[in-house]
Amino acid sequence: MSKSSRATAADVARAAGVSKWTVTRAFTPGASIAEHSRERVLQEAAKLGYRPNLLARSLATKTTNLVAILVDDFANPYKLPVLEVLTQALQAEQMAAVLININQHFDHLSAILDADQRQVDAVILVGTDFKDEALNEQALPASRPPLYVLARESTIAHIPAVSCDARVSMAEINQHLWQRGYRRPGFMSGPRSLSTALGRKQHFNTFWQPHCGAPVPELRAGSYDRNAAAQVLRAYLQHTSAAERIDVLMCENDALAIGAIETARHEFGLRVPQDLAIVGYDGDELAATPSFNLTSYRQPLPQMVAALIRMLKGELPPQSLNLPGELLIRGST
Amino acid sequence: MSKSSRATAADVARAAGVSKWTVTRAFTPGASIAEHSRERVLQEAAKLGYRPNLLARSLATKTTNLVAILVDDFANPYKLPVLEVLTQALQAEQMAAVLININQHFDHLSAILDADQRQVDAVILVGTDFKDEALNEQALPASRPPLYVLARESTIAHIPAVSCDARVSMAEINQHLWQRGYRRPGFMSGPRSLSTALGRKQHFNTFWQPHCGAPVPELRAGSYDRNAAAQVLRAYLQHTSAAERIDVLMCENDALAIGAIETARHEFGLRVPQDLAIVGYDGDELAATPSFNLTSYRQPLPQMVAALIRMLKGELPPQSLNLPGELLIRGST
DNA sequence: CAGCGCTTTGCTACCGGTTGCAATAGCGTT
DNA sequence: AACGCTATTGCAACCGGTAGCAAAGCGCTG
Repeated sequence: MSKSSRATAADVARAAGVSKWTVTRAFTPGASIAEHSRERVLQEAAKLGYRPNLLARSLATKTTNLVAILVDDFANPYKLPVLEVLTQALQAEQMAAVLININQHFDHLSAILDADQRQVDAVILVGTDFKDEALNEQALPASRPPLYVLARESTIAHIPAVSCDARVSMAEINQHLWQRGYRRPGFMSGPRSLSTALGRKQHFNTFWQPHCGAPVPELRAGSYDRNAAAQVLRAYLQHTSAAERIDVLMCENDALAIGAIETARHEFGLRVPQDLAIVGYDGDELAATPSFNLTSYRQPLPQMVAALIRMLKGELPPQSLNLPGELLIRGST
Repeated sequence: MSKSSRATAADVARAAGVSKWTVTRAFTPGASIAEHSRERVLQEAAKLGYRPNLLARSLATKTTNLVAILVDDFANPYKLPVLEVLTQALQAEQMAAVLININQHFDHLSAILDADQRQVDAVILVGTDFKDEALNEQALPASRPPLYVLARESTIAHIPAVSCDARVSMAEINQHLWQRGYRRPGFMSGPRSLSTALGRKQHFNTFWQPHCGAPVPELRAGSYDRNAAAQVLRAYLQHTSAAERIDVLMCENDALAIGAIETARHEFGLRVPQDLAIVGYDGDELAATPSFNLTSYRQPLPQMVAALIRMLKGELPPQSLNLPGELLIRGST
């Protein structure tokens, strides 16, 4: 072993007086090796500071234990708990996450190709605003790593999506709002991806449209960003007289809802919920603070991630899942 | 080429009628190769969907273009913009980030050893609460990947830290507070790591102690968490009569400041800044919203990350840097 | 003490690239 | 036509492991 570079299996083998294959076996759980030579190897390995080179191992085994996580939405604070839960769960399985930032310089396709070149075992799209057709394209290499979608529905048949059950959750929210006496609802939507259109908004409208007569007003923020929410609500309130306004605003997620509360309260002096009730979605911890006190719906993040991991490990066939969360009734409704 | 697995350089070579080394050259910028055979190779590669296997390349070149990012503080929303800027900058240099979650199950040492086994080119500690002695230990392998600290100072001589200049920034903040007429300051501290002790708190105290006579009261939150901030401020306000209270609270970062504002305002009915002024640190975008309207100090994140990247690329000798940011005066003072 | 079966060990080949050198080709000279 | 020079290409060896098989070791039986 040269001093400059790190010890290899061959170095340890020499020191322990065995062949390098025996060294490999000492580090392979369940391999056929005599207890005494195992100990001898581990002892020498510790002495030399040897730890198997995972790159070399991955090259030989064709599995890296690396998962690419694609995120395009760093303005949404809810991404943080998602990343926390996801990385922790992956690490518990000896895997690691490569965090890839999707933005105008680096689109989904580039990211997937790049991750593919790095031989990741899977790619997880974390609630990103992808255009479904972009992932349906032939541009994707045939042998690309398996794709999964987390915290968003997918309309692409062959891509499993694990998310919070939009039908059940929106039913709970709708029932709550109805009971509270709200009758003039509005919906604030985020990115205009196809997959979203089929989700929360649809279930919301399906319930209210018959009760309202008219179509439910939609406020399009265009992204999951507080400022975008502020902007679109500002425009709405400026152009709508108090008498004609909605009495409750369902926001596609908490980031939008927080932006909406800020604007309603500080720019228009509206009281929440008396003048305008607001509902979010995600169960972001920030929304629970007294300043916002936002009624929201908690996504079952641990369960969602656990299910996804089981699919990665092959313990569960890849499939789309819709898991139930929990309605969090707070002061904003 | 078998259909099941992806094309290799040898497959492309066969198709193009050259040797596999020529294929490698076609993908190596600046390699010695005839233009016509280069085109021929690229054409066949496109046809077969060949892209070089970065794992194999890394094994041979001993550089992975992977950087491990260690984060222990997912409760702090400011981590999100940090991750955003960092990943984008890395990706612009063809590198990628492995996000590693430090928690009670996975400490710094394990993370560094794990990253080392994956042969990352560097490890970046993103403002994590490490105990300096933990990284000074002999436990670290001699040939570990180079360590860097971002957005936190380091007292470890051989580990470069790129951060916001605490001396300059605190001087600006202190001057501002003095001019506004505050005379009874308090300081809320986060994790009790050594490195922090030398930073913001010290510069704050050095200024105020002489003016106050008594030592500056310290409220120890113990972590960068809104709830921890709420708890420690609650305890302080409960046990301190209005006459004896501080008139301005300097918080070690924005997450703490937001927790403090919430508690002061909603639990004790204090007006901010009339009854208690509050200052944060980081320049988190959330703190700018009307609800908080927090005076803070913006870290020069893009510059910090740019400098760090230059060190990674060897364009700049590894060194600790303290860069100036910008005081953001808002309504909380 | 040969024969048998099971555990343990060593070996060849391979994963998919890169490195550095040697061989070859192409072209202009004399 | 032979020669020399340079641009290009091919090759053996290597990066640090793993898979799967063959050989060796060992204890026991008959």
